[in-house]
Amino acid sequence: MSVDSEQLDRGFAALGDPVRRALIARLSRGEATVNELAEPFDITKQAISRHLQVLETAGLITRSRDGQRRPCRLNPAALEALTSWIDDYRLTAERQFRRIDAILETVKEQDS
Amino acid sequence: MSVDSEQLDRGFAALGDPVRRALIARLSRGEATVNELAEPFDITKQAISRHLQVLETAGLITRSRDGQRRPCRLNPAALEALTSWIDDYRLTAERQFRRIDAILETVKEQDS
DNA sequence: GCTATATTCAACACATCAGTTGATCAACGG
DNA sequence: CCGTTGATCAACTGATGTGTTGAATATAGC
Repeated sequence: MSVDSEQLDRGFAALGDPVRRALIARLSRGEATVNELAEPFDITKQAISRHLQVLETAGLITRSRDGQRRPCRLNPAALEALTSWIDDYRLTAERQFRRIDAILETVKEQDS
Repeated sequence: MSVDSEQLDRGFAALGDPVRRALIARLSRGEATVNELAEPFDITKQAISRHLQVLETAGLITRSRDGQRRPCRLNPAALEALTSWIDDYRLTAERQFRRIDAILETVKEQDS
């Protein structure tokens, strides 16, 4: 299941902020409300609310409604889409390096 | 092998740009110089040069020297550090969800 | 209805980023 | 030497991001 470029933009950019990564770390242990999520941080709840909007736009979290609360939960599938993009190219690179090593090895043998 | 928060900031932020991801895609197939990398893009070589600096600062690529060329090659280990951060939390979340599903299942059985 | 709580919206300040152009530096080739 | 090529540096512009404060919205509970 592939993802378009803008989703990758938003997903990776979302992870490029320590506050948002901390929010993800917290949400990996279970859903939480904005207030609960904001509690450990020194910044305002409005700022946290915006970080959560960024995560939601990136598809990394989903939000439901429970009275006046807006509980957030992590979306593992979106995380998986990001790792699989990275892994594609990492594996290609590793294969490439092994191939080059093999060629160098061959050259060395012929040389001796 | 863990990575500090600033490295994650730089790494993920670096991937949050389509030009830089395209550079990584290209480099996964083998090393290349700035000129070669810039060729397919509509932006100036200076802009590409800066993107490469961003990737280098993030540790995602390394650069050597070959006369006046500065060949770039991908660093798979840095990519792996990013996927492993994501996977940690993705797996935690998936375990958490399975646990909750199991609890709901138990409740449903007791209810019937 | 009235007040408190949870969350978001709006407007602003400040920093960072991505791109440009023009100049500079370093190495290569005749 | 000297012109050319590969790459970077510097200064500037416009856009985007992160934070603030203060107001607004919506729901809960009496």
